[in-house]
Amino acid sequence: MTIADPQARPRGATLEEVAKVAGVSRATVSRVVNGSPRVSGEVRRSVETAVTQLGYVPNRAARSLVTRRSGSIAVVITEPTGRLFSDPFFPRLLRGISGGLSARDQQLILLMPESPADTERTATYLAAGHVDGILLVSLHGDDPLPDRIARAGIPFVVGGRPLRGHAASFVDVDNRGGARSAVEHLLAAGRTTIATIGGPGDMGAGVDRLAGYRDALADAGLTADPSLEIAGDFTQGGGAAAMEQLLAARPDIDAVFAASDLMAAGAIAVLEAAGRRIPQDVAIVGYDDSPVASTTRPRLTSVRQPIEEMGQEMARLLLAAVDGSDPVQRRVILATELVRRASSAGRRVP
Amino acid sequence: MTIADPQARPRGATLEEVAKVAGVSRATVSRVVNGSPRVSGEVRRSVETAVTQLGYVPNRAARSLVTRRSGSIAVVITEPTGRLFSDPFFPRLLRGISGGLSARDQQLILLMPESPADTERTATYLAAGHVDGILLVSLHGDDPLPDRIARAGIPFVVGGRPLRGHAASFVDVDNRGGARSAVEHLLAAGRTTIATIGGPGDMGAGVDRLAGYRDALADAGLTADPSLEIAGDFTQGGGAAAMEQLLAARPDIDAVFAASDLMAAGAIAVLEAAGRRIPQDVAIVGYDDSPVASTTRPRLTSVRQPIEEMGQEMARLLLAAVDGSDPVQRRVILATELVRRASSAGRRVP
DNA sequence: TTGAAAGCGTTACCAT
DNA sequence: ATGGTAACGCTTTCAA
Repeated sequence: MTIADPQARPRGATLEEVAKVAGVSRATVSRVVNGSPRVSGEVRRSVETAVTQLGYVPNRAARSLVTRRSGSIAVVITEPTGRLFSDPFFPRLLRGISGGLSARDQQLILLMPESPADTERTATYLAAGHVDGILLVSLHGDDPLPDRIARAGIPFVVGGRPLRGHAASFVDVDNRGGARSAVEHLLAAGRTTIATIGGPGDMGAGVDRLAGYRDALADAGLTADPSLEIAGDFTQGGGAAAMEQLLAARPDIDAVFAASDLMAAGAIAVLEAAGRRIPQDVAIVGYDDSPVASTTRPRLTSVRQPIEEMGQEMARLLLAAVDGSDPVQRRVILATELVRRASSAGRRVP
Repeated sequence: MTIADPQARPRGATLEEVAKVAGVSRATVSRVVNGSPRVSGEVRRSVETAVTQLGYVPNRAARSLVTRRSGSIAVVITEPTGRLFSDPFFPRLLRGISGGLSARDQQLILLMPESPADTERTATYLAAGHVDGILLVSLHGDDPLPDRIARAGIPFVVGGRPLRGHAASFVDVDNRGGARSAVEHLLAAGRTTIATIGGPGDMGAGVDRLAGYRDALADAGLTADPSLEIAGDFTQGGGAAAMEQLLAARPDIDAVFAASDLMAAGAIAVLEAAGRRIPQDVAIVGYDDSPVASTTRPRLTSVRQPIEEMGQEMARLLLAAVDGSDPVQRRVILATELVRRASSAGRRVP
């Protein structure tokens, strides 16, 4: 008489069964499965035979229960609906993370809290220690997650520089340097009145790209002008709205640096509607080098970022922290590259 | 003297501890936590107090071990690198799935096998019963996963019609109907020589959109012409290459139906380079209504699909199957909608 | 090098 | 309605 199976789902072989087939004890099978050196070659072989014969796969739940390790890594993406839908950033990053994790067969658990209530549940879940480590992506300034999981003592790595000074490890692309190179490029082309459509002020990427813009102007001996700076939300619609405002306030601009390609695309549409020629009247540079950069007319000069590499590096850092082999705070900044296209070509006729 | 903690990670309160604080047995606490009706209101309250006081969160591993349920759902995305990077389809779908799952606090586990070896590992992992159910996305014809997990008896739902007749539940958008409506729209505008750049021949979306294209032609009394049909890979580059071939073979075409917006964007670039005016000389319709549809010049008429809804529906179906409450095969087809823009506007002058 | 046995935190059955 | 207790499958001392 066997105990009723709650869900009557086929259950795989257990350690016990493998042990019986191999004629050894459970402990020995466990050692073989976990690659312990304290097993004789002969016994190891017979156990391995039994394992393949029975198609044995360790039960993760049982293992987790005793090791206190879940074998999984959480990726938390907290993004206001809308951006996730249009931005290729996330699939690329996930691909990188997945690649960085695959060597160690940790499972990737994806959490996408949509509401503050969701975030609360997510925080509880994470703080309860259900994952071995956490990757925080697209963090906004007021997110309670970093504090919560830091207090719970779970290792985590942030993607993008966190704005508030959490003593956390993070991986970022060189937003400031990338923005600077974009604006330097515009200056070198003879542009003098360069506006910027920035990212959200509560995100590292937004703040840093604005700083890079100002850096380049300062180096050229120009002073920052608030009427040339406006914040967007990384979306195409946001870019268009920002461009309308800019144009109304400063009809004399001859160049725009947009902190995302989508915003640049929105700006282009508005500029054309206003009768400005690109790049003759107004030059424009975007950010991300996303696929849209090749579809705009004219094609868009943009700052390319190594997103997959960023994901991979995040995974690497986190695994090191989880292993306890590298408890140190690490900050990794990956270089960007300016891709020149038609939208910023030619020299302006003064 | 306590037993050494393998990772010295803070461990949360256990059922036992809650029981002690509340002055009841473990069994009773378990009942309260799991919402059993067989507890008196008074006891329930005192247990709840103890739970919040101790910040108790159930240990999933322990629970899984006895219930044989993991509390997690896997999403497997098998996509040749390249498409995932540019297609907003995946984030949208994930968002929908995540939303559909959130009501039931199942964890979403994301698997993105990149190589055949990865796929093999993934199959083993899934077949071992580590998840309660599986969502298969972007399946290609030769994928071994459906057979493997069907044999293992794990419930699964496919996103997009599977090509080989797996007796599986699936959710799809009405690719055939969507394509048909796109081509009917072109016919209504007076176009007579309509080419198509299709999707991959090993994917349901590719096959069905081609079928819809042929449906519309047949209804109009036109016969399918192989020289007007060419297969693409859903990418912009693929669309451009396909358009080159089409133009070389049939310089007389006056309309193109592309099975993705990205391919349409590639086609537009090639057409313009060849000196064709859009839509005067050649009208063009895309598929997906993705953000690029608004950035092309002229803006792209396209078929809009309810992707988030598709994800949500997949989650709903899977949860029903996991509960055993709906073991029936279900096929859900979601309607599409044609969004008219400038790329197909105007009537052709004969 | 190998085995016996003690947990890990829960659930669910069987009494009470 | 509540409590005692036997699993669940695995890792890890401790002995041999």
